Amino acid sequence: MSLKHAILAVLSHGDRTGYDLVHKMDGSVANFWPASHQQVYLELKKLDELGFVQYREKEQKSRPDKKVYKITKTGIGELKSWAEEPLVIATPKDELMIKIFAGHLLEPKHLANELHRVRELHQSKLDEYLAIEKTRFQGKLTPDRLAQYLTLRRGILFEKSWIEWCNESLKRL
Amino acid sequence: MSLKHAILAVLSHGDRTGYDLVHKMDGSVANFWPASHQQVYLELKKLDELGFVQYREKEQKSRPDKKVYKITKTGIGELKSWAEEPLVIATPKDELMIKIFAGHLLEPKHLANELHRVRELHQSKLDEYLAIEKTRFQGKLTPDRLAQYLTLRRGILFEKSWIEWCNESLKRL
DNA sequence: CGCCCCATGTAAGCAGTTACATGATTAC
DNA sequence: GTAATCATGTAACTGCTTACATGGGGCG
Repeated sequence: MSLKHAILAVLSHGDRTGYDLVHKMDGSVANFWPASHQQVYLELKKLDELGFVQYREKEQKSRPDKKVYKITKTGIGELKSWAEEPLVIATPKDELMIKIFAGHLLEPKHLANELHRVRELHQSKLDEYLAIEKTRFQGKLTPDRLAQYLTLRRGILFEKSWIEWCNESLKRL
Repeated sequence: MSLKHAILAVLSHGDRTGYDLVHKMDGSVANFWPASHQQVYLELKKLDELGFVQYREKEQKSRPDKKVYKITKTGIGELKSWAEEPLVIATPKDELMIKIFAGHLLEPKHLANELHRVRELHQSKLDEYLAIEKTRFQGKLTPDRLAQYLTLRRGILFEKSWIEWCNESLKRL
């Protein structure tokens, strides 16, 4: 399971609340390991029981209290030994490809409209990533920032490959 | 859920046994919706109960008997109306990106070795796809074959984007 | 007055994985 | 003889989704 390790990886870059983990993650883990708030709070609880994280309650006036989570030494150890294991590549699931595979049953026009729409969605995601690259990853990077940048670059190349595929597919239809 | 529809999509291209669905799917659905044999047999059972597929038992000498599944008219209807719904893009889960995100905790050399290894895995997948393209998708294609070809092209562009990412990441490390 | 943001949780159910189970034939 | 291929299933468990639940503050 990887949500546990995704959370530990984020916490290795700095302390966060459950709410932060779910939301403020632009250009970060949310783009390659999405999770609902329910799932995140559940995993934080488990990680706490395992001793991989600790939290301190922080009272706030005019806002609900919150729990700020911090990764422990044991947590860092666990994350490191997990990250060192050789990766087994999992083929990603892709619903659109199933629809395309069934595309011979549909109106070509309907399919083309859908491809246009999907292309625009990927284009705006790409624009978003490029903006982050421009504003937040210029010049020399520390190892910590480089790790984050590499994941952003993956997002950029991924979105580009989608846009390219949409374009060539539209030509072939 | 999509495994049901993945199976229906394959059956819309021709009759198959459960065994076929799990195995002989090179350049097909297995590359974007992998499933274990247990899962496939279970879904076939459910699809049968729903009336979306039918099977005839086929006795074989010197081989175990098998069930050849065929999509029904109701099944085609279900597949079509599902495929016509606008797609909601799901961000794919990617374990490697979590490891990269935690990369600042690892030896740079270890990370580089891992990236080399991953690149080779994607390269061989790409070679496989390119071979299929060359041998099986030359010349003018029927709508049915075109649908299959587009999914293959997606695989090709996907693997290329991985190789490119590995190369640029290795330079940055 | 209603909607969005902040902030955290429980419970039921479904999709998918891992483990267990069987058995004949063919190829080396 | 032993490994791989063909062929189909059940049972237990885990990860994740969907639905339900609460409640104050700020903004228009």
